[in-house]
Amino acid sequence: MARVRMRDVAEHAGVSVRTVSNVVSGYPHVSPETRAKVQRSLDELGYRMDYLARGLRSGRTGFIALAVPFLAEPYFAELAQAVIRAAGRRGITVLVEATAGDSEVERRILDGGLTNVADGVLLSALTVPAADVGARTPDFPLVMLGEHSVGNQFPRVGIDNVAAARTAVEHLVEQGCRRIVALGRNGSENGRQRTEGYQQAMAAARVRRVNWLVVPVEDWTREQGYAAVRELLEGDGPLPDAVFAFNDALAVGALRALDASGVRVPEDVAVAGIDDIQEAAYTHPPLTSVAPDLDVIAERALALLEEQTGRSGAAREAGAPVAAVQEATPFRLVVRESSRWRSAGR
Amino acid sequence: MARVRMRDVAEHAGVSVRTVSNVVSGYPHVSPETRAKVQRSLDELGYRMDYLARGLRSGRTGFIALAVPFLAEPYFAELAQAVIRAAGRRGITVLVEATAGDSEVERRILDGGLTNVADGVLLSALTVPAADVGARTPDFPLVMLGEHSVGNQFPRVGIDNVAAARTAVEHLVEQGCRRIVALGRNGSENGRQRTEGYQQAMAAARVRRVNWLVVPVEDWTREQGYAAVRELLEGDGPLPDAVFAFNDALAVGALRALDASGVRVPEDVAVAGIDDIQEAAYTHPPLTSVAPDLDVIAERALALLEEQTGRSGAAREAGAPVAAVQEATPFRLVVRESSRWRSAGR
DNA sequence: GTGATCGTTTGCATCGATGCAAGGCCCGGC
DNA sequence: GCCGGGCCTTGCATCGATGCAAACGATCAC
Repeated sequence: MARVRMRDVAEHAGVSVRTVSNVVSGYPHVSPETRAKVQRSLDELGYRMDYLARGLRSGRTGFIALAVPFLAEPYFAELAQAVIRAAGRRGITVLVEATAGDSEVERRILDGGLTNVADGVLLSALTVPAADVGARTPDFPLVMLGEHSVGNQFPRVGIDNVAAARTAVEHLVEQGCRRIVALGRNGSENGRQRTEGYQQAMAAARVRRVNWLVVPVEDWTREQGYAAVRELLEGDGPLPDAVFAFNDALAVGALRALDASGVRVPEDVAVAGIDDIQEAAYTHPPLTSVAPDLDVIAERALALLEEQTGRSGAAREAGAPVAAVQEATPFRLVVRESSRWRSAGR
Repeated sequence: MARVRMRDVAEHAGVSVRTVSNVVSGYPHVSPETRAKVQRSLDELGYRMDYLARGLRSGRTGFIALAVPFLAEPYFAELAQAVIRAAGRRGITVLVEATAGDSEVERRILDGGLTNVADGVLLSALTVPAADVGARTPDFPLVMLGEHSVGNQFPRVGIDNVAAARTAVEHLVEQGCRRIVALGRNGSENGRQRTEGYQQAMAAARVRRVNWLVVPVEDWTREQGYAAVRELLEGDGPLPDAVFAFNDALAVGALRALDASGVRVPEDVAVAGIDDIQEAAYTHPPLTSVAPDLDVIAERALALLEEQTGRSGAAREAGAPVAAVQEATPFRLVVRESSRWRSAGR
């Protein structure tokens, strides 16, 4: 059984190919009888659109690309899930690409490596794209997720990193913590901003400088969180009374390291993270975390893409430079055991 | 700057479009000078293939589709990552679809809903496809991942579920456990097989029937694992001395429930799972698990797809019925704290 | 009754690449 | 010197759908 094309349907229904196309695409000026007749043939023959052909002709494919560093990182997996769900509601299919945090790959994407197949690109970049690439305006719809671009020249959707970090640290301070370690500074812009949020909260709480400590890591992974805290515990500095991890993966690693060293959480050290990945509710003890609303992020990102598509859209032309909207999405603090210091009866 | 097409490159290089195509696709009979000249124009103009156009003409798109129930489930996220990596090595792009475990969606996929855009489909189905669909031979390359299809009529790659479950339970028995709960039976074929592996191991160890217990769940999630164990602990039956969870998500939920109830692991109850998700190394205590080799699964699945592509391939014709290879991939038991019963000094 | 308007349907060209097979060229063999 | 064959290169048709605009008949206003 070969493929069923519009031509086959047209013959079967006794109308022209164009009319079939009109029915399929929901063109309004089709008589009810014709529509019904065509619909019957459509069903009977089991017609399915060839998206490639349509994409070639119309310039729209119905795909968007989502590029994340590592799909296996829970945060990105959950983000991808939210994007796929939101896209599904709009009849859009998502092409997921894993950049492995390779800036070369990210550059290729920014350079348009996916534009033929995707109507737009959602990029969740780890490394900040090189400035020379960043300087150009891409000739296709692009929205950054979470990470700011150089000079903020691309639209971006995500939580306010500074505020999110500040919220977490303020909470730790409220629990009575003073010597709070910020875990996770690295080369990324997000790392810089979360560091700044930490500093703002520490300053606002008038915590003495001697108690400030920012610990660098390479990646925001469980391994790195584990290793960094392990090292911290083995050092001869005074123990912290809280760890603020820049994301939950780091926090999970930190929890494991503390557990392995017999340090009690939250009695000895409180812990908080950012992302509120599903895993966070199942750690020992359950992890306090700042929860971004992934559904909102996905929805807003798609809306911004569509806005751009409307302009540069089908013609595949570079439209007027898109205002680089920086959209901050809501987040909330989810308090769990890992930071219930006083209530833990210290 | 509009798109650069082959025609533009051809004009720039002073050759025909066909010759450009020959250079791009690596056709061998092109003179070195011509090749160099075309290559220069290619680079200079920044040509990028339009995969849609090629796909339309040649019938091959360079995409494969990967359908998993939930991308946010760690196992599937890690599997997807492995598939994307393996596909990348072959120059193939992966289209990830989330079926949400909806058998209707899975049926649509089996029915060919993705064939236009994808050269082949990797389906990791949760629900067993309805028999009427399963009875047909699909007219496109398809490989099942992990889950058996009805009657095994599709090629399938994955671990031997019975053996994997048996291995885990045998290990628990070796640790001295007898009253071992199997956690996770549900409607799935995988659930059935893992139950069977459990039963085989229990029988082989001559464990008295009174100690056998299979606990059903709806999904293999942390939530369900938590709820099921919670209920078990609140019941009036004798406590188990081990929990064998059908996957790690369930195990994580079980660990949390045990922790919350003050049951010590592994001193009071040993726990083991299947999948060896990254999270497993960071639970409290670290989780013993059966680790499938995802890279092998991904590689073999792609190889099987390519075999089928070779036959039904470009012509989009239904080839000879493909032998429904059932390929069992290697796995190994990773022993961690959660099951080190004796060594824990009970 | 006639021309304008609207709703419905159609034919043709086209998107950008590749399949196919022919055509030109150069070489060596007889 | 002519012919066969291999190596390069090319032109044309084509994949399956949609953009465009014309054609058609029916309805409407004057």
